[in-house]
Amino acid sequence: MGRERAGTGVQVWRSRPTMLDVAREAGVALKTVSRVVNGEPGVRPATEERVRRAIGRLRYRRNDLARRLRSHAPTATLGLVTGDVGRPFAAALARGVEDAVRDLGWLLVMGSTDGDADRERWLVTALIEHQVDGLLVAPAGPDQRYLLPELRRGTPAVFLGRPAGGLETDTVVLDERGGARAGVAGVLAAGRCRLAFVGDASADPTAERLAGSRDALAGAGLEWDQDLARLNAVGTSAGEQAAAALLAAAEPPTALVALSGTHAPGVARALARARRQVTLLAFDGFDAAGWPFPVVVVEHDAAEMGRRAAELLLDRLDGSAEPARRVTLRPRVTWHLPGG
Amino acid sequence: MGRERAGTGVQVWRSRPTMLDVAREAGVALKTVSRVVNGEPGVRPATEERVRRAIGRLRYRRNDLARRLRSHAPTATLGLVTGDVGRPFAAALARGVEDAVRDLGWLLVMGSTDGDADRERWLVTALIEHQVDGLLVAPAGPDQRYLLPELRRGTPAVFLGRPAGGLETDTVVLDERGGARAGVAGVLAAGRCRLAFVGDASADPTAERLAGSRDALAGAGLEWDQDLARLNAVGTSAGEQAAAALLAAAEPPTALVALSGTHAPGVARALARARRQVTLLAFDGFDAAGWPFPVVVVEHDAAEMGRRAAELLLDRLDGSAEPARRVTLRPRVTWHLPGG
DNA sequence: TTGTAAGCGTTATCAG
DNA sequence: CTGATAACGCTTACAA
Repeated sequence: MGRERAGTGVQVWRSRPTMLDVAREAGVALKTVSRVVNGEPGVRPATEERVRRAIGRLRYRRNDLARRLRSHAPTATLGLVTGDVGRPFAAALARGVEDAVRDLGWLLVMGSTDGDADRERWLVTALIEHQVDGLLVAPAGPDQRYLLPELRRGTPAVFLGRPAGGLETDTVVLDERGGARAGVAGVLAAGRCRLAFVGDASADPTAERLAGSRDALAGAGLEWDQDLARLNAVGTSAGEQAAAALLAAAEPPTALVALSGTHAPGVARALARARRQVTLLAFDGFDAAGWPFPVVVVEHDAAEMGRRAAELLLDRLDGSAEPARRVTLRPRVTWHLPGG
Repeated sequence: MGRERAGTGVQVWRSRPTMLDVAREAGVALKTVSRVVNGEPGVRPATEERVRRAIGRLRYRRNDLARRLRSHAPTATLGLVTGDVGRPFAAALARGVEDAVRDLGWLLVMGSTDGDADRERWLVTALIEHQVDGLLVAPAGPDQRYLLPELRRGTPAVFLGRPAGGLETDTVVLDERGGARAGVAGVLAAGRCRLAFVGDASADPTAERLAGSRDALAGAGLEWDQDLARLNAVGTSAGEQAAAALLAAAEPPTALVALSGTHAPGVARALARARRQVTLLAFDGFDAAGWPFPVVVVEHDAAEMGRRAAELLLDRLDGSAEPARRVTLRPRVTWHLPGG
């Protein structure tokens, strides 16, 4: 059964051979094949050898579907839902998750939401139907209560970036406020006291970064100067224009803070064109190499985020029943000096 | 069955409810539940309603494993094996694959080889045991004949970056030689005739890029000048030093070609420090923004690569039996002028 | 319109 | 040590 010849004379299998095929080929019972395949004890070496030969001849491969259906074994897969797998941050995050489960022999199933709450829900549902053992979700929508029954049934979920809406789950978040605070404090400590800010106050982590910046300013005894803030720049080139205007002022800033990844390249370009030794403070994902002025980058380690999240998930799969935990990741502050 | 109470009084399911549970809850036969779940016709609206209510009460979710085991339905998953999911090129590629199968409702299972042939084989085997419907593989090892039985059994594979060793399969490759030819020809056309090369001849696509460069030089009637080539620079800083040396020569080049992504940042730094209006030609993955000299980037569209590969795979899954096809992707040449 | 029975390929149970 | 038989949760085929 399962084998036939194609017209060309090349042997082709219609369907994969099963344990029963192997058992017949080897002249043993099905269960003996199962024992050999799973490395269970209690098979005479000679018998095992016969079975192995039959497996080789038939090129048998165990059907995981059937195995898991019967044994209730975990699928050894984790589901990862992020905004866009193609973005470097998400990619590094995925890599971190992979590293965390690699030695266990687990695999990663992934999907992108593109910020669409419906797609998020579709993905999560599809992953659950695929029987993933756990979920890592960077939420797109505001409400994740649809996950509640799954959580209760024992499929754990860890949230990334921000907590689940309406749900108590383990969460790994980035400390945007603390990062901005540290970055700005560093710039101030380096003697640059006149800081200007470019960003879009309506975009997501901007408010936190602004708050952190003000913390640092206050800590240094400095006042917030509204004239040095351009917080309604939408898009990269708007950021560039805002930065250029700030630099052209009578009392130009000694440091510029680009509050988002969208604005940073524009601000940097404005600075490069102005040929001014003004320090640039930028956040995640800014390529600091090669600029002719000092650049301070505040960035999170995406791979670590993935690793930590995976560890929380594995801990739940090990049966941990603690209350929902929150891990806050502190960013790294790096200085890049021109010509360095 | 399957339900019990935890100590806290919160209702918890030990195992997921099955169609049988739903059938009992609704007072119908199991098959009727199956009909409702799968949208099969021939169920009276009132009955369907009863079943739906039971499904809602029990929060029933169909077990895909069991369904596919019995029906031999495809798993609606593709396996993707690349060198490192965390690298931007691989990430964009994954995104391209996702886009190609998204409307079909398919998912992506991924793994990184880190260039290790054993890991590649382990991943491919694991993916096959997970019953993925098709494989996309950027090969790490030199020999993929181990895949032959799977291909014969009807799990198609498409190779990425280079063809499978010892196997005839569909393949999507990048035209490194043509890309270099086009890039160098562009630089020459812009009037820069003295080109220097920095790279590591033993690294992978360097030979092809070098060949393309020589094509372009020959096409313009120029001779290859060995004095302008530094082809044994290992690592970024070695590239930086080599570039600095070239720029310090008596007759410095008017354009510098960084033959790999490793070398490009170093060469760019050397150029920036030399404050010279020398054109830089770089390849995939170089961030061209902000440099104070002209940058030409020759780059492939990773997402398109993924999309094309996925299309080839889907075509095979539709039953196509043509001989192995090869798709060659032409790169894009982009100019970035300083202050632009 | 609804239900019954068999079976997918494996593992679990228990008997020889 | 080895094997028969039931069961996993579902779909297929067929009956009522």
